Amino acid sequence: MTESKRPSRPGEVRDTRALLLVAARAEFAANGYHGTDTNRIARAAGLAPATFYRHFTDKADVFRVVFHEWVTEDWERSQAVLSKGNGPAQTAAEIVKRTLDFYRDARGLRASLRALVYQEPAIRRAYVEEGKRQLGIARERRAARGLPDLSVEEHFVVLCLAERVLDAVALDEGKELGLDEERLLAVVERILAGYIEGKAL
Amino acid sequence: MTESKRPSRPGEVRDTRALLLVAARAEFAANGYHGTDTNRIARAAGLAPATFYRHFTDKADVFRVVFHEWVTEDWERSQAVLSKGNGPAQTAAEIVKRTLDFYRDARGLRASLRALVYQEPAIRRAYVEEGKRQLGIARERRAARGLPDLSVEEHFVVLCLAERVLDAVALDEGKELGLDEERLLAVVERILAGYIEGKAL
Amino acid sequence: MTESKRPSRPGEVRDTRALLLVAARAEFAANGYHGTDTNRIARAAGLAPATFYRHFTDKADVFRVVFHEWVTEDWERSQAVLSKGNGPAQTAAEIVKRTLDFYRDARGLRASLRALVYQEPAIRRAYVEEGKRQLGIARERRAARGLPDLSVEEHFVVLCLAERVLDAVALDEGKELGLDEERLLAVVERILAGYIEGKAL
Amino acid sequence: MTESKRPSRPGEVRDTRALLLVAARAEFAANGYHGTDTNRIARAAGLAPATFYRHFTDKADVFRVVFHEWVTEDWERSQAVLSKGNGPAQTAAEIVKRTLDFYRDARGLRASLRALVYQEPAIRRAYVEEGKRQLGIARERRAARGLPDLSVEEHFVVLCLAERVLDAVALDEGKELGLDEERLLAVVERILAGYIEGKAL
DNA sequence: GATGAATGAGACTTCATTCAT
DNA sequence: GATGAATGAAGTCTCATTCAT
Repeated sequence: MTESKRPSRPGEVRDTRALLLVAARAEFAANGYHGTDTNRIARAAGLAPATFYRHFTDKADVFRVVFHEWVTEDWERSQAVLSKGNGPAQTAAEIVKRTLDFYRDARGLRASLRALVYQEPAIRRAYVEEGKRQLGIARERRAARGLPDLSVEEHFVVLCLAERVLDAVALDEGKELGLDEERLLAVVERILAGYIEGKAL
Repeated sequence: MTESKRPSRPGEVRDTRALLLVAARAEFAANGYHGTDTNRIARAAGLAPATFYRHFTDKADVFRVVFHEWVTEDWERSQAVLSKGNGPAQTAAEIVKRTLDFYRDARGLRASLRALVYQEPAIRRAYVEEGKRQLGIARERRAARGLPDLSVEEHFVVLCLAERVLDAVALDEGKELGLDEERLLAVVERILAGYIEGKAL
Repeated sequence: MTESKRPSRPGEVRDTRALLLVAARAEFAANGYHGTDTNRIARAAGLAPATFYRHFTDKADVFRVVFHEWVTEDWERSQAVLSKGNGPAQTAAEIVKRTLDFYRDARGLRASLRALVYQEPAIRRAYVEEGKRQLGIARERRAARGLPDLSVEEHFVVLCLAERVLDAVALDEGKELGLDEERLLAVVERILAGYIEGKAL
Repeated sequence: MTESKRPSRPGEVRDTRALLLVAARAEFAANGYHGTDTNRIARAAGLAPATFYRHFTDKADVFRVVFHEWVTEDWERSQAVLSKGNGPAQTAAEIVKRTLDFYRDARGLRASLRALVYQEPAIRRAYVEEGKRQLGIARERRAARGLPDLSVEEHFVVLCLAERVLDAVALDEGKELGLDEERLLAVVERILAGYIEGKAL
């Protein structure tokens, strides 16, 4: 009778929520924030519209969570690559490759991000939090490796550059501008490798 | 000084369109694309809802035009600064300053851009066209000054970096991350100055 | 006896749809297709505008369904009269009378029909389907009674005649032309009686 | 200076009006009443929107005039055929053929007619007037030929039948129902021939 | 008489969200 | 906790019509 305290079988709530998150991520990735509606998310998860609102306060709320999860995974992968301890060039190449895949899988999400950060306070807060976390980790890692610290601003600029260029590639902007994707990525890799080695831009 | 609330005299077409564009730019700048509606734009211009549709096919259409005008002005100002022939550092500083002002004045527009490029084919086309134009001009200018040409990809990366960081500053992202704005801009200025001198990243 | 103004209980779906159909039929009957708007239909049914769109894809869609139901009822009544097995004259008279009532109750619907068949593909399809069904039934019935079959074309012409004249009477066209309604109907009855007996026109 | 009293050259007004009527007829014929807008008519006539309203009080007004002209032409052609004094069968065949062409050229107009008669009082009046005129002429002609008069109601029914079936053929209803067009027209011709000879239905 | 830019009223439709079950 | 029918507020866009020139 120990289960009687939990309204339904253990894990159920989590499951429902997880279903919704998976569905939401897919929808956002494909159609962007404004191209997605909550009923659609629910239906894609095999649930009723109202169920959505049992787990998230509103549409911005799921986006926030999806974004958080997504960014965390992204970051963790990069960290994992860094931890392998390969040389800067190889590490950079690997990170670029993985990150690009990640961005490609989440085009709509990436594309919507800036607009939401601008207009949804809740998302803005989450976004800023994420950014702080990343900058913090980056600096710690650097310190741990005994590299001379760059100014936070320099860290930030490198991250911005990588983010922006990878977005451009993932959303085919580069291609449509007639740029060579390989070369574009090569530039990013080079800069990232330098960064990993401890050099500023 | 006529304040007719009735139809209009011939020759006012351009004025009306201009009024709408001014209003649209202000609305987009303040509320972003999704925070703005066409009736609102019309009203802000002192016109009736239907009047909007005499001048633009739809909301995406005005955005496209506003964006085009905005980007052109932005670019022209930078070109003007470059043409003054000051030293790289000073030129870079000036461009950064002016561009930042420009971005600040158009926050909502900038914030909406990526999402629209992703979802509105017409805007995507305009955006790509703009990009091509800019890259072309940048390279010509370089050639004219007898500098060794960088690969287009390198040009692009520098522009991306500047764009992304200035967006971050204009939208106060930097500030909220606890970054020092001066330093951030200094990094961008340094890179830009190098670029003007002909150096790659 | 519940008068909830809030959402609904399960099982009420059919009811809501039925409410909308009843309201739509009344509105179309009174104001014709172009004189009716979907919000009006919803309000007349005591529902919100959006509710309409949960049950029908658009205005043409309700019209299609209303028309289908209406035509089915009409046809069923005539079949019922035919099945009573009275003499041709009496049967024809009864059918004319009932059909006229039916047409009168649906003036706006009848009046809109042709224009919609011309311009709304979905309605055209429904209309043609209805027509095929009717012609089919008419011929079967004839065959069942051992009458020599007329060509489909002759069937069709008789139906056209009845339809057109009854429309004229129902919409008071006859009256305004100074025709005697009784006599007009008498002509139709005579032709119909002949048709029932198996004679061609 | 004799021209100074007339605002513009003689015949101009008529011409403008005529241009509008031609354009309107074409538009109505192609797109039906509700598929046509007055600005479009004006533009098709090479004129400005407001010019339309100098010549017609409103959209229903042009339709009325277009309908009147159209119906008059139609009727005159039939009268001309009748006046040739050929045998009933040939005459009927010729009338059917010509009328069908006429209906085909004016599909949208025919399709819109009933709905407008129902909803636009001005058009209703014109329509009824037309009908009276036709019935009157038909009876006169009969009297002139020494035929025994049918009741007006019978006249009317014959006209209704022909009208309805020719509409069905002109709008391809017959074809979509799988009917044989030739046969359909043959039925109408037969009835019309009988009518010309003086027989009732 | 012709113009044509402008209009206001309103139709159609969508979507985030709620609430009784 | 899940449901799903229902909602109301709103946004996009259209069209017959007007009026100063």
